Amino acid sequence: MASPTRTSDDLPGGRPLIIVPTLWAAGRKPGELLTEEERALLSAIASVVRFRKGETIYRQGDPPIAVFNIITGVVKSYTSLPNGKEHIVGFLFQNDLFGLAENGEYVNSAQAVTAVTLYRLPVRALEARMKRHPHLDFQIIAKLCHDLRQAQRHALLMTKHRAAARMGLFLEMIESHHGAVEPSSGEIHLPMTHTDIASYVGMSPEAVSRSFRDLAACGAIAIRDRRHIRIIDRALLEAVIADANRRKRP
Amino acid sequence: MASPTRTSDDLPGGRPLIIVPTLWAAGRKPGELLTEEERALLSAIASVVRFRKGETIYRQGDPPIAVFNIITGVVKSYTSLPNGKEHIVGFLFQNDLFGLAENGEYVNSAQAVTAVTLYRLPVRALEARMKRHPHLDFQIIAKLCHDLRQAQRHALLMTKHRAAARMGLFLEMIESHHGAVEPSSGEIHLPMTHTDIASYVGMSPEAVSRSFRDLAACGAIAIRDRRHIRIIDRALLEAVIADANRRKRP
DNA sequence: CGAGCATTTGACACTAGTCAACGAAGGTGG
DNA sequence: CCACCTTCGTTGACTAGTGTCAAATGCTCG
Repeated sequence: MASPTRTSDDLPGGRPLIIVPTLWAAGRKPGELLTEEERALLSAIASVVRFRKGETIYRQGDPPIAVFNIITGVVKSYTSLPNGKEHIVGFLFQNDLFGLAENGEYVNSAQAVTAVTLYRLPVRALEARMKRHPHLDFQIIAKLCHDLRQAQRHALLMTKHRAAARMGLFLEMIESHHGAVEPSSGEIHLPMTHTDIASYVGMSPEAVSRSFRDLAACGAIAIRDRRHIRIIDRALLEAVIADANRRKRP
Repeated sequence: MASPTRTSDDLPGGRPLIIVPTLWAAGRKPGELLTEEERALLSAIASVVRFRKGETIYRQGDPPIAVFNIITGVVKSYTSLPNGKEHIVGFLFQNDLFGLAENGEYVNSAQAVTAVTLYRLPVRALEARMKRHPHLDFQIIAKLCHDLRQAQRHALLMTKHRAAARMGLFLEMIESHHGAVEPSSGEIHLPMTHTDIASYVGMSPEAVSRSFRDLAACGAIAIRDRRHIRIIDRALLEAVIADANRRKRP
C-alpha cells in the first residue's frame, strides 16, 4: 500500500494540525510556551535590538537573517501590493515571534508601530540549536498553529459587510490579546493609527472613523481618546457583529 | 539577562517562522515533503477511509481523534457562525493534511466536496511516533507555514472591493494548486459549488455568478461549463485584480 | 421522470469608497 | 518653550457597486 505523501503545495487556507493539545499538558504553565530550560537554550544566541517608531525592521524579499521576539512595543507586518498600497497582514505584540521566511526571503515587511525592543535570533544559530534540541519544534508548531487561527479570524472578519461589524470584531481581537488591554481600567489600547487599522480590516480610514463614531453613538463602546476605547455594552456589540440589526423601521 | 519568553496568546495574524528555507535543501525532491523513510513511519499507523460527497468528516468542537491526508477528492473546511450561516475557511486538495485541533477540539468542521479517499492518522499514535522521530516535525512546520501563507492570501483576497477582482484572485489561487488544474487543457476545474465559492470569498452567490459572467464578457476568461474555466488573457485578469480599471468612460 | 437544489437574471435600496476640505496632533527646529 | 509643518483624523456630498428579495431556469440525484 502507498503511504501518506505530501507536497509543498496546497490551497486556499488549508489547515492542518495536530498534537498540540496533548503536548500542552506536559507541565507548562499557561502563558509560557517555553520551559526554563528551553529559554536558556535560546537566550545564548539572542541579542537585544531596538527600533524607533516607524523604523523598518526588515523588508519583504530580504534574505531572512533573523527571527525576532518582541520584548516591548508593537510591530505591524504588511505586504506591498503592485498598486503601491500596502495591506497590513497583522499586528504583533509583546512575546510574539515573527520573521517568517519562505523560499529564502521574508514574505512580509515588518515595521515598528511604537518604539520596540526585540530579541534577535539569528536563523543560522537557531537552526543549529533546534537540530540538537528537537523539542523546541513543538513550541514553533504551537505558535504557528495559533497564528494560523488568527489569520483565519482575520479572513472571517473580512466577511462582515458592515463596517461597524468589522470594527467590533477587530476590537474583540485586540482585546483578547493580553497586553493590549489595561487590566485595571478595562480600556482597550490601540497603539496603531486608524489608517493602519483601515489597512488591516480592508476599509477606508473614513469608514473606520465613522464606525467608531456610530458604535459610540449607539452605546456599544466609549471613546476616551483616539487610542483608548472601552466596551460598554458587550451584548449590543455582539449584536452589531452578528449583523443582527439589518433593517431598521421608522 | 532575561531570555526569550513566549505566551500562548497572540494577535491578529502574527506570523512567525523560521527554518524551513534551509532545511528544504536537505535532499528532498520538490513536491515531496516526506522522505521514503518518513512515509514508511507514517504508513504503519494510517488507515484508509472514504466519504461520499456531502458527508461530514468531523464537526467543529468534536474531540480531535485523527488527522487526515487526502488521497483523492476535495474537502471544504468551514466554521458555523452564530447566525446559522457558515463561512468556508479553505478548500483542501490532494495531499493536503488537515484536522487542526486547539484546546482539545477541532476548530473547524470538514465536509467532503466530492467523494474523497483519505488516510486517517490517529492522533495518539501519531504523537507517539513523532516523539520518537522528531524530524517529522519539520514537515509539519513546513506545512503549517504554507497554510499560514494561504490564510494570509485569503485575507488579502477579501480586501479587494470589486467582486471581479476577488474572483480573479480566487481563480489564480485554485490554479496555483496542482491537481486542480488539468495539465493538458489548461482549464481550471472548480469542484465546489458557486455557493461554496461565495462563502469562501465573502460575497453572495449572485455576485459570484455576475463576476464570472463579466470576466468572460471582457475576455479575461472562457467558461466552458459550470466548473471548467480557462484563463484567456492573463494580463487583463491581472489588471482587473489590481483594481486598475476603476472608471470606464462611454 | 420528478423533486429539490443550485444558478441565473432583474429591480431596488443602502452602504461604503472616493473626493475634497477642514481640524487636530505629533514632531522638528529654532 | 513656541512656531511651524507634516501627517493623521474627521466630516460632508456624491456615486458606484453589492446585498437582498423575488422569480425563472437549469442541473442532479434519487
